[in-house]
Amino acid sequence: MTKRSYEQLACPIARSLSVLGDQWTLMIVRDALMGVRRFEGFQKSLCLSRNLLTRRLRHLVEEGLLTKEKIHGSRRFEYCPTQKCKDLLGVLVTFSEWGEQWCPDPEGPLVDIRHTVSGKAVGMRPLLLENGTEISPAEVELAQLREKDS
Amino acid sequence: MTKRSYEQLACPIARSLSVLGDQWTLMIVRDALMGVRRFEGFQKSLCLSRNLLTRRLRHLVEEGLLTKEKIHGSRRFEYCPTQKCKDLLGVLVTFSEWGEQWCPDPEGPLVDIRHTVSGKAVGMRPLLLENGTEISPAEVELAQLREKDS
DNA sequence: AATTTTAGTTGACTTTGTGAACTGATGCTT
DNA sequence: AAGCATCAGTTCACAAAGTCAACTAAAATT
Repeated sequence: MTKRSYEQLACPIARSLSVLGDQWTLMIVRDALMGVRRFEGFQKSLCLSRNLLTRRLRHLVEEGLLTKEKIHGSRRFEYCPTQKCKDLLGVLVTFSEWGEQWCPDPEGPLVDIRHTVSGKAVGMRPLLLENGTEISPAEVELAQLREKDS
Repeated sequence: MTKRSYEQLACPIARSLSVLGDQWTLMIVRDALMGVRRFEGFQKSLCLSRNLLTRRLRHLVEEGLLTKEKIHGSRRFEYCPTQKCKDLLGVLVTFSEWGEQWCPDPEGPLVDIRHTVSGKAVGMRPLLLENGTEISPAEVELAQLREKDS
């Protein structure tokens, strides 16, 4: 991915987006977390151009979100999500919830996020970190702590 | 923003990304939620080209994330976040947490997300929707419910 | 051994983004 | 009221990134 002008800024949202903020990267991550492992699998699922997929997969490997590993008993390889990639589940859950609420599809959801043990649907809720009490999003505020460098 | 090939797909993550998934849109949303309201404010904060900012703001207004409103007692106007935009707070919180964990900045965070009542830091935690019990992200799975149209 | 599948690469073309200069209002100062 | 600064864009030349289709070569299948 291109170097972004905000890449070295001290904002964690900006830093995340400098890694993940292009057209396809989060879709590739979504597919990887759904079990897609190979080049043709991503290409058929997403219908993006093959040379761009090559670049995006390379980028995700460089950023440590995927590993390129030999498939057991074969000389081919597969792309496996790392913990860094799996930790994007929360991002995907919040995107999914927002999409369900604000861009609903009459046919209902295609992707479903469930607890493997109980089989129940999973959602995200903001919490106070210290004691775990749930609070209202309306009571939450984003603030800038200090001036940016440039 | 460009029409994306996955735009009408039945996945809520894909639909969200078709609205939000370009280089700058979520950064503009972040700024809007931090209180930036005017063209020059966004431009100085983000250092993106002015004609692109024009397009992105127009896009966000068309998508119902911002409104363009006259400033009281002036003939100038400002861009105000709608509820649809404010509901992206959860997305920004999860991006922020991921960025803090996986792309840490030695100088510490620039953006801070706090509960206005208690002043405490806010985080996101996956929950079982029905009873509110907290579960481990490792126990969560993404699944495709049905085949895509194309 | 021949065919198909996989995982790319290559190159022409199109789209999108950048940077700097320009415009024409509005608002501020004296 | 005149002059200058700020605001919110637009315009244009250029650079970067994405798309599409065809091609390649190795691996797997029949």
